[in-house]
Amino acid sequence: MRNESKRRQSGCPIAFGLDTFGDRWSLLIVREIMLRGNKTYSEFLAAEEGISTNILIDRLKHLETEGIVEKNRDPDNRRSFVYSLTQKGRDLAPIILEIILWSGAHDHRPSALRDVLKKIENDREGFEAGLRAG
Amino acid sequence: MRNESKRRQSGCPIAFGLDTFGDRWSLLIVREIMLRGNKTYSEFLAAEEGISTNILIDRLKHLETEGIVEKNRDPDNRRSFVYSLTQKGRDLAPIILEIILWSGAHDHRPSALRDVLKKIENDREGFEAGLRAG
DNA sequence: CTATTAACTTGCAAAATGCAAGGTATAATC
DNA sequence: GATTATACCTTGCATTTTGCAAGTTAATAG
Repeated sequence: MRNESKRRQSGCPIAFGLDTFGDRWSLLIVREIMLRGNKTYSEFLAAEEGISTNILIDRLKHLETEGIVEKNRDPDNRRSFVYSLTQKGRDLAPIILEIILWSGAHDHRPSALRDVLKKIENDREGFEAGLRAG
Repeated sequence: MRNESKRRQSGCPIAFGLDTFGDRWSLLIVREIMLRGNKTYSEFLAAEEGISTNILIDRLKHLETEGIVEKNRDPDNRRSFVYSLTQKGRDLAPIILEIILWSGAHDHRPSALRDVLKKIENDREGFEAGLRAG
């Protein structure tokens, strides 16, 4: 697991952000919660990118340590846990949004999803408010 | 070097972005060019985070392959090369900006730089325009 | 022509990642 | 109440990436 001793002490806000979520998986977990309403380990595991179990649990623990997600028992199902975004996690919405816009402009593969982009172009503030609300 | 076969084919714009710059170093190189006016290998190497030589060259090649930076001979010094942002690279400005804002709000270490934040708060559009201009 | 600078390259140990299989606790089914 | 299934992990191991140190090459300065 990426431990805290790896955090860079440059004081640079970009380095701080990268130390917190700068890897191939962390923001995809945030995406699952923020854009897709997924919230359990099994739901994250089923995401089409195919994260492996050890990496998933590592990242969930890391995001929890960083105060971006919190983990609680599902009140309706005692063998399930639900992960939700904290305020700090919801505040990632503008970053997620800008990444979507950037990729929308520069990913020219035919497979690139364009429906979300249309939505954002039509009503950016509404979309962002929706992200933050969960 | 992170090769293209590692690019995920989910079509998700967030995954696309992460495949392009989702690691601990790529956006720090972009920062060097965008915020600090640095543009050579040696200048990037001197950044306070201490990137190692093999990782630096690997990321520079990757960013060049991805069309985010371009490499040209320095017209004034034939043993030096200058890296500059392409349009695609300059378009990362809003992402960089949002990461700075997020870290500004959530990095509570005393070392965290606050001067840039003030600047952004006072004139966000001006700051972003400055980023894009280089 | 010697020293220095800029941009790499190489070798190797340590850490992170990815894949498959195993384990435990809760819940549903027979 | 025994069996099966589900949800959430844990472990082992091979592969890949990273980080550190040292070496190389080419251009320029003295």
